[in-house]
Amino acid sequence: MTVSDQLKADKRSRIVEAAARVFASKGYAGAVVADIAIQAEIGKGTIYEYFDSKEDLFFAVFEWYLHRTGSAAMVSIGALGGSAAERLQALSASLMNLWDEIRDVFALVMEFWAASSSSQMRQRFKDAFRQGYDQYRALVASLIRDGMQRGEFRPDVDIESVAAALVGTWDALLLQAWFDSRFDPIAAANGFIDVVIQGMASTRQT
Amino acid sequence: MTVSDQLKADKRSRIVEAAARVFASKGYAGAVVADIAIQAEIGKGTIYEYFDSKEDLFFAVFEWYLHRTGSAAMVSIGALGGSAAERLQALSASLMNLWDEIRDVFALVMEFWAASSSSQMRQRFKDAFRQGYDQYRALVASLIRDGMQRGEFRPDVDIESVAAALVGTWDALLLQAWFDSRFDPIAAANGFIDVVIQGMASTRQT
Amino acid sequence: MTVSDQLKADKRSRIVEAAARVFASKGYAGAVVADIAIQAEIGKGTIYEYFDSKEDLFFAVFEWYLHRTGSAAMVSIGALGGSAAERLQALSASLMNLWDEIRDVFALVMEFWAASSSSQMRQRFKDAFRQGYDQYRALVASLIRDGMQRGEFRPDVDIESVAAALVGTWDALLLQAWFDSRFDPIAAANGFIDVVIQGMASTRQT
Amino acid sequence: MTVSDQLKADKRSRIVEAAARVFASKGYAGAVVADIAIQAEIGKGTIYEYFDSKEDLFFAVFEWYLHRTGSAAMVSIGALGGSAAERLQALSASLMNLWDEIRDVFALVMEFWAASSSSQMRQRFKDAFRQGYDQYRALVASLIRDGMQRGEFRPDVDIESVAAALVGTWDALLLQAWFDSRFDPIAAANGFIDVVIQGMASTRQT
DNA sequence: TATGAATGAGTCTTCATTCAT
DNA sequence: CATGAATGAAGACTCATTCAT
Repeated sequence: MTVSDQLKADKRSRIVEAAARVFASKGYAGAVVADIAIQAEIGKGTIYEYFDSKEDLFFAVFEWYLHRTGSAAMVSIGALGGSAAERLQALSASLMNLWDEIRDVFALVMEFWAASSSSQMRQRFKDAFRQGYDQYRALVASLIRDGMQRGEFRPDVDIESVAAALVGTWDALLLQAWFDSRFDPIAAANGFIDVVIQGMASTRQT
Repeated sequence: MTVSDQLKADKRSRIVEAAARVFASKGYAGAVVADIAIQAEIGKGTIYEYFDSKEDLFFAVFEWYLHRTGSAAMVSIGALGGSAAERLQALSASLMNLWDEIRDVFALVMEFWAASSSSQMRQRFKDAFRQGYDQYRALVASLIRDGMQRGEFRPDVDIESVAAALVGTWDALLLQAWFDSRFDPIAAANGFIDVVIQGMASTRQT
Repeated sequence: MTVSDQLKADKRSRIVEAAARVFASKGYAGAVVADIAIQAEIGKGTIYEYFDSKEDLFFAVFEWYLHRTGSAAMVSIGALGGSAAERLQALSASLMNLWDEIRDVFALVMEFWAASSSSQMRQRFKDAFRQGYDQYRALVASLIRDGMQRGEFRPDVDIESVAAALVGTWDALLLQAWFDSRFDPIAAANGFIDVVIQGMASTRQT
Repeated sequence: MTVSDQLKADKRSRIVEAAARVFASKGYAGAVVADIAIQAEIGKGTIYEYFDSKEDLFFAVFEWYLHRTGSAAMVSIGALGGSAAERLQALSASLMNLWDEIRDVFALVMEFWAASSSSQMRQRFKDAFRQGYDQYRALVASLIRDGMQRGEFRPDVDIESVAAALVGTWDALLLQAWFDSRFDPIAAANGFIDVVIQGMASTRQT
């Protein structure tokens, strides 16, 4: 049982990863299920043993992607000790450091975004994104709030706004990197996070 | 001639605007040329008198969109006097104020992003986006540089990074608004731009 | 307009007749839309300009068949003068005479019957059949009733039963002819209708 | 061995009966082998231990059906004494009385008929049907011939025609009952057989 | 012997594009 | 110029059948 379950799970992820590659390079609509099967080195029909439809598979890729990047990011946060500012910097850095790892599947993110607008899968993705952003913003907000309670940050900072904006900034820097290979999102994030921290800092900061 | 050219241009933009609506609601792949023709109240074949292909039409919609939003944004900048900080705030505000106007075609942006990854139209869109972001960043950078020269902003601010990040932030706040109708991008941008300005400000700012 | 409507109707019936041939020889499930297109000498996609689906086309064939046979049969009845017995004989004969004409599409009838049981198209066909049989039985019943009123037939004959049975008999004789090419439905119908008429006749018949 | 053979036969008929249900409700083409396996509460592969193909299984269902109904009908005949007329009436009644029992698998009959036209299984079914009808007609014919020899029926009755027609009528009355649940095949058969008997009767009948 | 995971041939259907009118 | 009927390439999906366990 366990063995076969293991096999099944293995094959499932083989398919998901193959699909991720194909969706990333051709887009959702451009991807051909048969190609995914070839990439996964299985029969075309087998895909339908694991997923109800192409759309379903795409959503599975979405979840795979969330898990993959989400866990990478989260790890770096829990581990941290220092000041709120340091932790923000660390978070920023670790997110941007994902870039190299993510680069070749970043196209997926745009496909996910697009999927949230094409009426077919709209709600499913839109809901997931909303929830994801909610969590993300909440995480950053709590980091800032923490810094505020420690006296690192000024009390009049609009926490929610800053959290939302920072989350967005990280997303968008990767997007710019996607469009321009000469653009360095890590450097940009570093330079920027310092300004933001400075902007939130209690007056007596140097 | 001029009259007929005028007619031609009119019909062309009728098609583009109809296409924008359809692409926005169905996505590029989901949009059906015949639907666009119906929306534009013309014959299906007529579209091919004005555009070589569906892809071509999509690119025309892209250009139409850039023009539409770009001009709206740019206007607000040129007109401005005041301090660099004020101008940044004004820029931020005017961009976010586009939201209500853009909302119903914002799905297009995600389609454009996605198009920049589907190998078919990839380069065309990718190039356009790179160029667009370059200009955008340059604009913001020049604003900051200006503020630096006036002594408003500290000289050690990493101009390019902040410019890139701000441009990204605005994009991404709209994205979050797209996913969550309760999210207010205007408020978030306002709260955030203040922090950023504060962060760049020469020490003696209050 | 009229010309193009004419063309359209022509093409539609070209398709229906091609479909009738293919459905008759392969059965509904075994028929391939592409084959029908080839038979009709049109492009595969063209079929979908005229019919929403294979099922729809099949139903159109059904209607075509009903019309084709129905009208042939009805004609022979209206024209008749003689006694009720003569008219029954004539009806019987004219129905059976359809056999040669119908023979090569009779397989269709069985497909229609089967369609009335496969849950997919069930109701549509079942309703049509019920209605068709209702009309048929009513027709025969009125013929018998007429004979009864003229005093040709005994008053204690169960009109509805005889009508239903006769209608069924004709159907079933063709069915037997279908299974056995040596079986002569015309002769059988002739021999039988005489017995039935005899059985309904007022006692003083010779 | 005997025990295992018994088991084997049991499982075989479990499959056949499950198949009968599924074929009856979905039609031959619409039936899915996997569904049959589920109905039979066995593994999908097991079916292929007992039957070479779906078609084979379908034919087995056909034989099962013939056996099931055939034996039921035949029984009632052999047992009879009485006059030829009485025996015809009894046969008619017993066939029609099968209706309630058959009703829910009657769809199968239409599938069998249809199968005799789809080129794939055509001959196999067609032959079986021809043979079945031959036997049936012979049975009825012998009944009539018997009555003729006893002097019950007139000598000029066309035995073969009446036999064929009667056999057909019974079939067709069930068909009409299938299409219209309000139609009572038993009543119709009763009313009709009397007329037919009357029609064959020697003149001196009351 | 029984099983069900794997397979790929086979089909319906869609839709961008063409072109005769 | 404008049109929309015709087209066929392309692709998601189904399912009978096989075969390793």
